[in-house]
Amino acid sequence: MNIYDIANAAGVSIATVSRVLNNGVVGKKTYKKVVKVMEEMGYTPNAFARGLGLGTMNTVGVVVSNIYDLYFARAISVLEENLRKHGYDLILCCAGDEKERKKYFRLLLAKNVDAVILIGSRFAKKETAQDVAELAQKTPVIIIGGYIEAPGVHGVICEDKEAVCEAVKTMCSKGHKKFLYLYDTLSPSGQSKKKGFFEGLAECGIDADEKCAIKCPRDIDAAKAAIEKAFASGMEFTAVLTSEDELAVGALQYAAEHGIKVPDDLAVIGYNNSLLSRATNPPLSSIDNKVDVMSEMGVQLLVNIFEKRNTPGKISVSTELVERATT
Amino acid sequence: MNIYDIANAAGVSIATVSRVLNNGVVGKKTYKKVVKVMEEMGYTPNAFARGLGLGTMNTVGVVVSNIYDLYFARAISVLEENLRKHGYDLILCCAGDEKERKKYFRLLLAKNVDAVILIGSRFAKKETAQDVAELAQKTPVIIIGGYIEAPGVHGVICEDKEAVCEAVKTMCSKGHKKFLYLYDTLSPSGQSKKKGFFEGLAECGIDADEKCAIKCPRDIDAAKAAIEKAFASGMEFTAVLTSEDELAVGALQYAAEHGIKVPDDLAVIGYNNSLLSRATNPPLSSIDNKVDVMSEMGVQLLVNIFEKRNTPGKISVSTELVERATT
DNA sequence: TTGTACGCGTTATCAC
DNA sequence: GTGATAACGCGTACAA
Repeated sequence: MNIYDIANAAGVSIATVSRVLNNGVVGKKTYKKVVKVMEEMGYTPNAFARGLGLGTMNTVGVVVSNIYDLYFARAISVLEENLRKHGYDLILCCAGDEKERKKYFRLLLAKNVDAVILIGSRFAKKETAQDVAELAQKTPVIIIGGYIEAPGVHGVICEDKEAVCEAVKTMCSKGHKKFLYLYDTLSPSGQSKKKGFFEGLAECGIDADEKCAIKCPRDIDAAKAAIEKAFASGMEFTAVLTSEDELAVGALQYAAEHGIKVPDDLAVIGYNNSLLSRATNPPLSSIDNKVDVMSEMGVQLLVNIFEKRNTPGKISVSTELVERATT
Repeated sequence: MNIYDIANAAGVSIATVSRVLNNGVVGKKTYKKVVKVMEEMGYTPNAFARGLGLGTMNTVGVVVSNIYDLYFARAISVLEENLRKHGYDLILCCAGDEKERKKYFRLLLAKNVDAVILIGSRFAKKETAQDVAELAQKTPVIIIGGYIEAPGVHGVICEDKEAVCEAVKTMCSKGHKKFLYLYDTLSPSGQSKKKGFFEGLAECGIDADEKCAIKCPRDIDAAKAAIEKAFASGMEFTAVLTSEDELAVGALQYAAEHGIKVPDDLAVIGYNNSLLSRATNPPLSSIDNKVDVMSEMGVQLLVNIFEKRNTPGKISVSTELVERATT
């Protein structure tokens, strides 16, 4: 069943049916008749033909490294909800390894998506910004959690540096003098966090030794091992900050296994304020970087772009330290 | 740039270009020439026109209640990977409230998706099976974690009942005699789990009191409160099984706060073997219901259907009890 | 206010 | 092995 059938049944032309469908100017009587016929026959316009005519199927591609990361899952959830609110579908791409991402860019472009949303600051690395810039020449690009200065690229970032810096200062004001920072990646946001850590130390007048920042894989056990090694090497610290809740969980587990009292002997602050932060014992204090707000703003940027309104290249969202029982 | 431009530039007809694109029979020389022209001009076929001609854009709709549930996120991740492997894109629908799902079914049908995958046994409730059955009349439907007997509906289920039953028996063989079961929902799989709990008790010759199964919202604090209430009401139990890892986390937190030793005084088994099970202290024993295998099998079913091969209506996947430090 | 006619890019069918 | 042409279903100038 197509638009011709409806036109015939309603005794009008296909143009009129089309106008009814697309809120064009139609006589009231004709409008009602056509609507009635469409309902009776259970007519749905063919999406492909519609896409061909309009040059869009109202679809947005979303690229993320992986989705069973709670942080990204939350982002996608909010993106989906908000995109749908504006009538857009979401095509999901789990890119995994970064080297694969160009393949997904091509895939999405071939599908004629209306825009591409990239989740994670890893998409904002300077070394590989070229891919994203190229993509942005062909379709609007929004980065959630990062930004690249290039035509067509828009970004929503959060104040990672300030967040960690503030957290350090908060702990310092509680009497902590020896800090350890555990991080998993030096993605752009990872760098900001680390920088914030040392800035915090500096502002508190604490000697900033590079050894206070330890890199380890994003894994609970790996974090546990890193803490163990730090203690074994003679380091002293009473407060641990991490770039990820998972790493903080490792720290907590180490403390529990070695009878270190949290938060009295060791304070711990995670990052992301994920579900994990409420699952640990004691519940983990964590920096909430407001991924849901970032995602919401991202869609807002996109809608602005679609409506050809003036759109800022970069938006910044502030964070919040959620204190639970580990500080 | 369209297929005509390529045809002109290569000095052939559009039919030949099309054949080159679709691995049709083309002379070797002509083939090379056309490919070269396409590469030089950077030609990509228009996806909408292609969809119009073929009646498909190789897209599968996936409906899930929410995605920041670790369990569902894992499912989606595996689905995406496997669908893509077979050349299909995934349109994500987070349906949230169940009442909304019909809207998403319509949306996906309007987009002419090649199939719809439903994640979660909530889509297999008898009371609302009608919606799904109707959907299946228009497009193939795969349910991950559930099954409905209706034309066009296929399901991958896991042996929830057997899993919980076995878990009870395992604990019984370790000397436990008093059990508590904490559950959040009586979705079809929720019912199976509960049934398995009581079957396990029966097989161990333990009196099955309905009060041993307590319902509570899916929330860590709610679970903690439920355990507290159970103890307060004079119930005795040395082993807690839950329908969800989150509930088990609540039990662990209650134990920690009240000096109850795990697993000596209280054994705890969760369900789903999610990331949470490794984040708790002590790490949580949990039943792995193999959501990744189920998802993989789901895509396999779909591929079978697309290739018009004979396809079973229902597939069953076995589970595994992953013992960590709470048993 | 309504209708006609054409274009969109592709594939399938036939004829050569 | 290749070419011409008719669908596919809809949107939209333009004409009436």
